[in-house]
Amino acid sequence: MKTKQDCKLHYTDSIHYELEQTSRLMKKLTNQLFEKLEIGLTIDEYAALDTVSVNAGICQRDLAKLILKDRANTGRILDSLEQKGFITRFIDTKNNRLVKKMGITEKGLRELDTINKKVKQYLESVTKTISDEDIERVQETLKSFRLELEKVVQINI
Amino acid sequence: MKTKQDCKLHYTDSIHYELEQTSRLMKKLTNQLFEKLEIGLTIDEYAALDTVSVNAGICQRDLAKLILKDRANTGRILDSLEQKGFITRFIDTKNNRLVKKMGITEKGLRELDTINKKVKQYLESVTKTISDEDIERVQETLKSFRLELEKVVQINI
DNA sequence: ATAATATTGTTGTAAATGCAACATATTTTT
DNA sequence: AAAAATATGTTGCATTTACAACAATATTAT
Repeated sequence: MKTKQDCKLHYTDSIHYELEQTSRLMKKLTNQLFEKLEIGLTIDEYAALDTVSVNAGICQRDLAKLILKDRANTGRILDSLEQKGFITRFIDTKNNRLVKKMGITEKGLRELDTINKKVKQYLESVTKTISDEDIERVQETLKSFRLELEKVVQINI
Repeated sequence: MKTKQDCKLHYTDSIHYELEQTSRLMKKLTNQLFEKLEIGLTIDEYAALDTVSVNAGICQRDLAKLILKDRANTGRILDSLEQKGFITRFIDTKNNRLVKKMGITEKGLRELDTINKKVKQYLESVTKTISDEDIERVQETLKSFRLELEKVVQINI
């Protein structure tokens, strides 16, 4: 078993690994939730739709940067959302360049609202044993952590 | 843009999404680090090796539960680690059942030590702007968060 | 005792993901 | 003006991943 001294020497005791593990569980939970609630979107589609809803007129590459997926996959996610009628895409220009911008549709807004309501209470039940202050503090620290990461990680999107 | 009221209504403002995003960045960083430092293991292999090193004689399924991967992939990761000579596997029994147990080799220990040292300072530079207390608090809260998740998420390993 | 169930590991497969290459168009450099 | 570099989106491919099916064995139920 582990002794206290070598505790911090192990990767598996680092905050990095703890993050990875927690997020892995989190993704599993939302996956199961989406299946159980018979939501016709993947979690990635849901996150993308939510992001589009608060960033009307965003272009694909900028969206990719927000959702941290590469351009290829972002395009595929948007294909699916468009095909389901939740977003519309249109050609426009950004800095004199042709880009594909997008916006959420009425149908998409309704769907998003429905999912948000369905999912919210379930997800909140997970954090109900943790105080609001703790939640917020973690969210704060994670955000600064993320900002730090963004400085270091090379992102080619 | 967002107003303060609907802030908490969006999935992308939830701690769940924040976790997902931070972890995604984190994984990208470690990937880039492993490539840059020319480490001949994947991050998953590294995490598995580290886990084996503190759980000598563990069987595959139990390891799978610890690293949160399914049995199939756990087996494949171990194949690779064994082929590289970092672990040894041997048949044993657990509750009267034949299982494949494993342990880390001398070579594996040396490799793990090397990687730990190489990686540690790089990863610490990411959290250097965040106070130790914050880091620990986040790690604490993440752990209780994870325990809560483990109660809810159905894991079939 | 026999059948049903459970545990453990492996194999196969379909989906997701990331990365590189490409196509197109625009900007910058020479 | 021509060439090189950049921005944007798409296509193809190789890797990763999860899930289901299988094989072998042991336990439990009937």
